[in-house]
Amino acid sequence: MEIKNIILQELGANIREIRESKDLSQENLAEISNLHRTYIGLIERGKKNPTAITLLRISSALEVPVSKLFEGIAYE
Amino acid sequence: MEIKNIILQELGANIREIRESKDLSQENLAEISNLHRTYIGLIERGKKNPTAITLLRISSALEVPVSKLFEGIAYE
DNA sequence: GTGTGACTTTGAGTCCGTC
DNA sequence: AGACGGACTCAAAGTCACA
Repeated sequence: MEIKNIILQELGANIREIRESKDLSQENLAEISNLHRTYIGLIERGKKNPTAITLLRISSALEVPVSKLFEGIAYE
Repeated sequence: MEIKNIILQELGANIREIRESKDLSQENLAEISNLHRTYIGLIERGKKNPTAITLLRISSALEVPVSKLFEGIAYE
């Protein structure tokens, strides 16, 4: 599934961009969202396919709507 | 995790609402989104926590942006 | 402060069926 | 057409040590 990896990389890039715009480190975000530091890294690099709940935890920690994480991403 | 179940139920209710507004059966949606028939049912009843890719497949099949699936849902 | 490989446990997602 | 169950596979969740 090539398309899947591309999407996850875009999703991760969006998350990283938002995180950096808030001047947060991966460690900071991990704390706020109650996720593990390394797991945040995996998501940002598109190595993981996070679930709805995980996405909501991240968007809540970043104080943005979930839709912001998916900005510019379409399945096809 | 009580909060988690509530969120998944809301997410599922949103999906069901959109699906019915398009006059699709769960089977129709399953076909279009390339997901299993029973799995769509589980998601709509809030029994499953779909991944980012799955959410994109559903939103694509329903021809709505992902944000529509999360309408009215906040983590806390 | 982040990347990565390895690891265990849990749950996503499929497939069979019945009501 | 949909709810629900059991059994199954493989990936997500979550953590760690080390670069």
